[in-house]
This record gives sequence, structure tokens and C-alpha cells, in this order.
Amino acid sequence: MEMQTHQQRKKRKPRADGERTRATILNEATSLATLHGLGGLTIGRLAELTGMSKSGLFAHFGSKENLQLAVVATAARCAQEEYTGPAAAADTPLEKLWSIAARFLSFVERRVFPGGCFFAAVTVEMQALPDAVRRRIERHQNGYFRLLDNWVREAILGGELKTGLEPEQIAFELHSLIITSNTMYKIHGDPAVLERAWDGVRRLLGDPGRARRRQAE
Amino acid sequence: MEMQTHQQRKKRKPRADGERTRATILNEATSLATLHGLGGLTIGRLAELTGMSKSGLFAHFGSKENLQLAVVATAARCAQEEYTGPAAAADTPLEKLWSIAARFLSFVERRVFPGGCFFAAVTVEMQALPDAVRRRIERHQNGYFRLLDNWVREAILGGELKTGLEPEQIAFELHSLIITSNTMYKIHGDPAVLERAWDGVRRLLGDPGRARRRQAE
DNA sequence: AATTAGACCGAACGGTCGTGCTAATTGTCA
DNA sequence: TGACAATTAGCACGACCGTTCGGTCTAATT
Repeated sequence: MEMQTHQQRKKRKPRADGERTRATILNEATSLATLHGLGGLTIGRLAELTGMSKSGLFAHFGSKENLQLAVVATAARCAQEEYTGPAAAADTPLEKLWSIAARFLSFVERRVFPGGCFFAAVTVEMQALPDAVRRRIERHQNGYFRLLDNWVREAILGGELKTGLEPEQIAFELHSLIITSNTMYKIHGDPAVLERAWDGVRRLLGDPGRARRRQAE
Repeated sequence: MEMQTHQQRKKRKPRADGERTRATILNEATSLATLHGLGGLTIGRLAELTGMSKSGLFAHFGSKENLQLAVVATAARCAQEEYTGPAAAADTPLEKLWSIAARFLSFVERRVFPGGCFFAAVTVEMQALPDAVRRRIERHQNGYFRLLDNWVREAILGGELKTGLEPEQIAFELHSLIITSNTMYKIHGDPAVLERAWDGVRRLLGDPGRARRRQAE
């Protein structure tokens, strides 16, 4: 069977304007979900927010569950572009860890989403979501934690990180610092909590003493 | 003006069965809110869950906002009984810190609420809640953080805690460890994350080496 | 240039939301 | 024991939920 250039055979290419509005819908939807959760993300609100009719917006996804899945995919791609991807491009495992912490805190500080990290916002209501959506979120979270665990393990094996702690312990504490910073910055907006997380990360990864946040990739 | 036995003057004393059902409603409601959030806490679901009619249940509170406020108060009282209260009764500031960490982790492990810590569950959607409810939650959170800060400060001043870190930094990291443990235990139920938090707390407060979790008050 | 399918809207559906109004039941106290 | 209010249910409301349908417009394909 021959390969198609993209994906069709019976299906037409979607129109340019459609893809554009679909993208803006998903951006708006992801932002909204960081404030209200995926359950509180409602089609009516979303339609009003984007200036569309409910039915017109609905046609892009076919069901609320599909919309939620698309939103999760959007957030996952954003996470990839914002921190996991760039961090993975760093030279050494330890530098990857420094990078993901720095990138994530920057991501929070720049308020890419008004409610901060999307996955932190929906993790709390996961048990109440449709199975497919919950599994999709779990898959992303597992990938993220595996990433952290592996980088810490490699950093230790490579002699970059000297500590008596288990790799999972360091990964857990690194995550706890930056995710708590995200939550606290979201609710009382004080940039000091970002420095608190950064200080903690410095102590955790072994402070080189002079490391500044912004230059860690 | 003379003191009344409880609270009336114009208002009659509530009946015994009424107070009983009101209490069970609030317990059920608080549990539900830890899974669905305060926004996803719906009167219909709650009525079905308690076997009452919507209107009968509704009469206890008069409005959804009042119900939410009552739920927050219930959760706050529970937190007081479960960890902040007992911890405050410990002898020294450092023991208070050990105690609140131990009590909180136990509170999570025993699944007092199915969705773990109530305030962690609603913090994420705070921006979307009615003003009065949001302020009530903020008030509780501020009190909790002030408690932590003060105990750390006193422990340092008293020479119990020797470290170069600022008190707020230690409070922040202590909180981040136990609250992240709560979240992760909630979603993939592995008791190992409770040990991760405990290990972190041990390192943070200066491990006496032999401290077991359960005996820390 | 004609065809076709995607994009989008307005109206309407059954269902559930929060919330009143009324009436029956029942615990409590004079 | 009787009076009365707290308790609870029944019913109805307007609003919004996710969803369907019929229709118009327009970009892409031929």
C-alpha cells in the first residue's frame, strides 16, 4: 500500500479559516480550563468568549469529550514547547534538570496560562473526568515523571549529582518545589514564591553558588 | 442584655434530627467537593447521595453560596481537629512542625476525604468561586501559612532548628512536600509518595536519625 | 465554472442547574 | 396534650447545559 502525502483518501483538507479558528478556540479553552478546570469548561462560555455560536463552535469537535481531549493535547504540546522539549535539548542530564526547573518557573511567571500549569489545574479533578480524558492526562503525567526520574538517575550515574538520596526522591522533591510554586503564584501572585522554589532547587541539585535562573538554558 | 443558652432571640432552637441530617449533608458535601471541587459540587448530586429531595436539602442552607461557605467551615474544623490543633498542642515549636507533618500525612493516608485535602482541591479553582467563599478559603490558608512560618521562626530562635535558611523557605518546602504528597497519593494511590514526603521532611527539619512517623505525636 | 464539503449560524430539544412557593409531617416545649 | 415552628417533600420557574438539525455562505477541488 502506497504512502499518502499527508492524510486523506476520501477526506478533504480542512479549510484554512477553520484551522485558524479551531486554534484560537483551543487556546482560549486551555486558558479557561486552567481557571475553571475541565469540568467547568463549558461550551456556552467558550462560545461567548470567542464570539461564536455554540453550534458553530461545537461542530469543530463533535462532543464535549472530544473538546476536552483536544484541550489536553493542546496543553501537552505547549508543555513540550515550553519546558520538556528545550530541557531535553540540554547537554548533560544535570543541565536538563536545571533547564526544566528554570523553564517551568519562567512559564509560570510569564502567565502563559492565566491559571498557571494546566496539568496542575486538572489533576485535582481527574477522578471526575471521562475515562478517555483521564487516561490521556495520566499518560502525559507519567511521561513527565519518567523524564524527571531518568534525568536524575543519569545525572547520578554520570557523577554530575553526588548525593545519598534515591533518584525518585530527588525527582519528587524537584517536582514538589516547582508545582507548589505554581499553585501559590496562581493564588496570591507574589513572585517571591518563584524564588522560594528556585532556592529549593538550588539546594537540591547542589548549588554551584553562582547559578542564575535565566541563564540555565 | 442577658445571654441566651445558645443562639436565638427571634430564632428557635433547631431540632435534633435537623442538625443530624445537616451534619451528614455537610460531611457528604465536603467529601464530594474533594473530588469535584466546590464548583462541581451540585445540589442535585448531593440530594441523591443523601437520599433527600433537592428542596428539602436546599432548605438547610438557603443558597448554594451558603452551602459552600458551610462546607468550607466544615473542612476547616476538620483540619483543626486532624492536624493544626494537635500539632499546636505539642511541647516545642520543632515538635509542632514534626507533628503537623505527621498528622497531615496520616490524614491523607487514612483517606479521611476521598479526594484528600479539601483545601488543596479547591485552591485550584479559587479564582472562579464567589467572592465570599474565596475570601473564606484565603483566610484559612493564610492562617495555616502563618502558623507554619511562626513555628519555624520560633524553632530557629529557640535553637531547635539550626540552618542557614530563612524561616519562610523552610515553611515553603515543608508545605510543598506534604501537599504534593497529597496530590500524588490522590491520583495514583501509591503509599510510597507518603514516604517520599516524610523523607524530605526529615532532611528539612534535621533528621534525628531514628524518628518514626507515627510517634511524632 | 460547476461541484462539493467545510465553516458557521439560529432555533430548538431534553436534561439539570439553582431557587422559590406551598403543603404535609413531626419533634419540642408551654 | 396541644400549639407551633423546624423539617422535609412536591411542584414549577427560568437559566444554562450538551447536542441535533436545517440552512446559508464560501473556500477548495475538478
